[in-house]
Amino acid sequence: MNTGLEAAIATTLKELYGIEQANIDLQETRKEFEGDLTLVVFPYLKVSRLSPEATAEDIGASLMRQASDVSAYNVVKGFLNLSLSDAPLQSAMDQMLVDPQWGIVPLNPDLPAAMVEYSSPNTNKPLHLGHIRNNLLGYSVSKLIQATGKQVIQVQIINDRGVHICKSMYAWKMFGNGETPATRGIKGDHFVGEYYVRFDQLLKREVAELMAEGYSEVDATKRAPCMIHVQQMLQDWESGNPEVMELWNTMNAWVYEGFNATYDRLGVQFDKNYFESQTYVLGKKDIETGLAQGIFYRREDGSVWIDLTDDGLDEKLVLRKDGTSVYMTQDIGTAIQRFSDFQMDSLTYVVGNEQDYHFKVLFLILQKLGYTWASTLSHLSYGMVDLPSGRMKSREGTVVDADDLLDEMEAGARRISEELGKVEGLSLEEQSVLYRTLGHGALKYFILKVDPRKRMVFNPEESIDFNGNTGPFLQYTHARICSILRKSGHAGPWTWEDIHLADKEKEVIKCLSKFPSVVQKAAADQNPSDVAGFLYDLAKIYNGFYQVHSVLNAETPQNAAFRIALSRQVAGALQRGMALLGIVAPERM
RNA sequence: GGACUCGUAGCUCAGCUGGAUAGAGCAUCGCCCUUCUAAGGCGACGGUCGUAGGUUCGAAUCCUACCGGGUUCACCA
Repeated sequence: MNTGLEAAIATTLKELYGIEQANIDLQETRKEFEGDLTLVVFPYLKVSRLSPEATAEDIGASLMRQASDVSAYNVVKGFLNLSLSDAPLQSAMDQMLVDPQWGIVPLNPDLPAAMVEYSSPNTNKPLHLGHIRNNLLGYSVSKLIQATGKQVIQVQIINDRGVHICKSMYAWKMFGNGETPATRGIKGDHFVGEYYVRFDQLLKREVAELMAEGYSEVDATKRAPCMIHVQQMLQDWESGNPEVMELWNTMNAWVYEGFNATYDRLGVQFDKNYFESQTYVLGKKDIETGLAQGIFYRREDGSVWIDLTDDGLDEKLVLRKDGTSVYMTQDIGTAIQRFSDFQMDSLTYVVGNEQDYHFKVLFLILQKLGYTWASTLSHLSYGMVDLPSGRMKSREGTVVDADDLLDEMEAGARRISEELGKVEGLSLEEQSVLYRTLGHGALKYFILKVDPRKRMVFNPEESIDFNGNTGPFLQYTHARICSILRKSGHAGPWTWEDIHLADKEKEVIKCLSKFPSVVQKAAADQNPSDVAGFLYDLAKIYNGFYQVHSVLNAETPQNAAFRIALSRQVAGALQRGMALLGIVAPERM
């Protein structure tokens, strides 16, 4: 909205002081001062050889002559406050009115696609609050990238093999007596998770017994009968033992059914699943290639390493001495696989910040291997969700289960809606849709409004709020506008000649006009919290307007028509913005 | 110990490419529904921006040191 103004300022600075490449610090005027935009003039004092006030005065007077958008100015110390005429606001609004998807760049099939990996669950236990943050971030970042016109391929990698998986398999074999999620009447992921816990309890007992016989804890763990069975099971799995494979398939299928139910509730979906049982063999030949190129080196014992000490990192193992692969090997292979599977120009990993080092190393290795796309890899490193007491610990039973939390959110939405008497006239079906919309909206906003990179605290004792800076606040603002629009009937025509913009109206347009740039910046920074913050500001400013100006009973019919149009734009921006966060904007609540 | 990261109101968070008197929400205490949905609006209360230096006309923001939290440095994934 101020690009023309910046050009005018540059011209002025050149004329007055001969500054060629001026650094223009133009910011929004703080609300305690008169004006819309403020130019900080301190940087020009050395050239102007005048006091801050005199310099600001000169620039202001010159701008009044040259820039038609500037209607007035005042000077406070070294700050030149400029008041804008209505023209830039009017043209900003004109732009929104002609574009129903204003703020979102439509899909451009000519642009290369982007890939986003997120979720990445283990198939031995259900999803928890940490996965929820991961899923919401991955989904939202995907939507943000789509809002730049790119196609997005959403993928997850499922950790479906390994010792931890065999543990729940072994426990089920021992204690299951053939029961299934169906016979127990619980979700498959929870069902399998219970057996994982059962195994842990069994292991603890066996370790305790062995330690009583004098073994150290490490030795006891190695010698525990159940661990020996599990190691054997893993070997049987790797050699394709039919019985083990069948059990593995059966139990994983239970888990997937459970995961899919949770994904459905969260509204996330994936275009392709990568399974570790398939990808864990990848990467070995790439290590061989790199070995030939001298990027890796082989030690005497046969293991293969890369020396990253020149890059300030350590030496890293990429292949064990027995030739089997490690986590890094797989990730190298999987990345290469993905770029051959799909035409894409970037790959974003949504993974917790505990793995910062891993990804630093991974990206560096891929770069050294000479892949040009290595520079487009990024790690959206998000902070853990902590409890007030610290980290969630499954052993202490403090993990917040994803399904339980969603249930609680829906129940909370129900309780509040009923208390406020908002459900009259809604069918049971409509009610349950509403509770889901509001409960999930509250949870999603609660998580996404926080800077992803920072760790955040969640207190399960205090339920997530529905008042103040919350999802339901945005939803409420949207619903209230929809109510107005339903009652507005056929608004007549209006033109700018009919309208004298009130301050509150200017504020709304000013805020609204930032929407497209906020979305683009949030996409570039992979930061949904920017969108959340914007939506909150917008809703707050609109509510301030709503409080003092009547839309439907405006002073003139033209004014009413204008305010209806303005309200519709706000509702549209709220709806599209919330959609970027995976939040549904209800039409009534 | 090395590396990375965080420290802002009682609590949860904004602000960080340097700019004016550091902002929200929750909580606490008031006020506003015969007018478009009060899940709303307005006000009060609440801060030596971890500490100490430095750079600068100007520092919550940049630099250094220290203090305090977290993560990570596996032939686990």
